[in-house]
Amino acid sequence: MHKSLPDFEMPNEEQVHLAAESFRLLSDPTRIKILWALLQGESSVACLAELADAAPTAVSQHLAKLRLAGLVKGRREGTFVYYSAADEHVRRLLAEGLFHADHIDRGQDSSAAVWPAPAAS
Amino acid sequence: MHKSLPDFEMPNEEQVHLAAESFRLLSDPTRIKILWALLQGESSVACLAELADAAPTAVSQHLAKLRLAGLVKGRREGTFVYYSAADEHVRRLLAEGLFHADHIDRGQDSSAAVWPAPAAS
DNA sequence: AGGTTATATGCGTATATACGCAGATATGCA
DNA sequence: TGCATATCTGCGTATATACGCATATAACCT
Repeated sequence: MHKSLPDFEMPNEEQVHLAAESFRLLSDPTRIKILWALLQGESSVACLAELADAAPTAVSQHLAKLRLAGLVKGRREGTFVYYSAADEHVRRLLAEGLFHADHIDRGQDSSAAVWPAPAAS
Repeated sequence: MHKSLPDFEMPNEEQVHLAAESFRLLSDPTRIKILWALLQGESSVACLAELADAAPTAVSQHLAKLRLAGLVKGRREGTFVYYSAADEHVRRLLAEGLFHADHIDRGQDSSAAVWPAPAAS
């Protein structure tokens, strides 16, 4: 046994799973558009569907998941339900992700840079 | 047609998809642990497997995906490959997500707060 | 009551993913 | 060469997800 386990602490299992769940909810294009729109202010399902270019039914299901995860909250007014982002964490996470998308560096062939060119034996 | 389309701009389709892809890669507990470990410094596959409590094979596959997405890079040294996080964006995204996990507010029954108690007709 | 709009939910299907296992590929050493 | 270690890749399977459709529910109006 030669492994020297480092001294830094890994995050809790629960913490990891919660983070994974949040990231998973942010991993769908339609939900990203919905959340982005919600960060500009509250909006109804139909309006969000229009903005995200998706069917109202699909948007409703996405909102249900986001609601269960605590990322958005809804306020009923008549037949309409106006949704809004739950907190600032959502804004930062989403902004960070979209900003990151503008700066991704897949350059220098990161997929194969590790290994030497395969010998054309 | 009564909808008044807002004046703010939605992000590009490509931007949204890239962000979704990044978030998707962060949505797995094993990958989160791997990346967290990598943020502390470069490490080999076997060591990462130990830290993430996963099989080396699985860790290798995860690293391949992270590499293709440009989130990590690898440096070969003998039979070992030492991986490290690609940039600071990864660190911020991950830290934001894990920090968010500690502050999630599913309180006030967010799953049903919108609707009045179902009428016990 | 009936009808309309807005939203929510249940179900089936096609696709995506994680994991385990086997085998392939690199590197080092005798 | 042969062997061991470290890592990678292909395949099968079980599970998860997004979407479309139909239907249910809620609120408003006549």
